[in-house]
Amino acid sequence: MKIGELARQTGLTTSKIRFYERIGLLKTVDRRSNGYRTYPPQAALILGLITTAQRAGFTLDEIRTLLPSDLQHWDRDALMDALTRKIADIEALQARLAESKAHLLRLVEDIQARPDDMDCAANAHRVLTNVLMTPSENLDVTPDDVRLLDRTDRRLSVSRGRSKKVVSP
Amino acid sequence: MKIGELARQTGLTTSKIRFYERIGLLKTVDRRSNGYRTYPPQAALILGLITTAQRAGFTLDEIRTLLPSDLQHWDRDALMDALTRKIADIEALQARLAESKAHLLRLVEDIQARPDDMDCAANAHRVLTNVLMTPSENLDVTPDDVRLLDRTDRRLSVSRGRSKKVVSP
DNA sequence: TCTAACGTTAAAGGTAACTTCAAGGTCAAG
DNA sequence: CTTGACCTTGAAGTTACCTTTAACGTTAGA
Repeated sequence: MKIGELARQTGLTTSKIRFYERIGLLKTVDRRSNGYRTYPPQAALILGLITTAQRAGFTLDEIRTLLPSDLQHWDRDALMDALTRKIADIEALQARLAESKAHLLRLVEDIQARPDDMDCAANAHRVLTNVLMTPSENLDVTPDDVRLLDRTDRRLSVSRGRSKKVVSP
Repeated sequence: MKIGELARQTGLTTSKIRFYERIGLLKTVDRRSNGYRTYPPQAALILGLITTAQRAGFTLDEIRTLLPSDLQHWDRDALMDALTRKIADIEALQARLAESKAHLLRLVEDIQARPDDMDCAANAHRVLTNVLMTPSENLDVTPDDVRLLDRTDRRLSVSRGRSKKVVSP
């Protein structure tokens, strides 16, 4: 199948598919005599795997090292290892998010709970002091959380562009 | 106080402080006759606020629009609005992470639960089919989740560099 | 035969939040 | 008067994941 067909099947853009090939992520591709790429049906499967893995928080780099050339022969140990680590990353992230959320909720309450006899400036000072009281000792999260975040991000941002820049025509 | 002193007080790098000034985030800065920046003690407070807000998932852009020039006079409505939205973002993200985690856990189990009489290739096929069965209809997360992710990310990645590139000396 | 749709490439652009670099100027101490 | 610590600037580099652009070749159908 040609690249357009593969794009239709997988819902990816042709540019993305070519990009994956360029970075060595998608190797099941041949060329016809005219230079056109041609893919086996399996390619759609592989692209599906890539997208799924990405959604689970893997970087394309991680995916590349994990994806075997032959879908029948995975490196089970490496795979399990990566999966386990990724789960731990998610858990750390969940903890961090819970903290952030709690912090924000506290802040909201704090702002609303202004004593009736206090003016805005004084209230601002009070809230401000409370906000900055947070010892910030709780930021020690592993960089793997970061990877996960990074990954999850881009993929979604494509889905709906609210901050699209308008280029002058 | 000079920039180095401010950097020491806040734990930020001087480049970061200059950067914040460049993008219009930190305006409380004057110049001495020699061109050196000079800051009021309040600057440390503002930088503290910026870092805190960033940790809570706000982009520098968001922070800029929310930060008043006078710390005594906040736009309470805009602030509450932003806080509420950010909390919602976090909740959406938590849901997504929970899903991702569940997905990964299912996968791990699935890999390990290979029937004794099944060979690796067949197992691979079985697992693969299961993985790709996920309808992927559950990706509809708002782009705000994305922002949050993006923000949370960078900040952390600075904290510990595991993938630091070694530059030839 | 023309046209529209499809394919090709390399290179550059975009995002967010910075850092790094080159090429200096300033200042206090010894 | 030199050394070293500190300050300045604008521009370019970094990361991950793509998209866009320009300039061009191929093919199927009317």
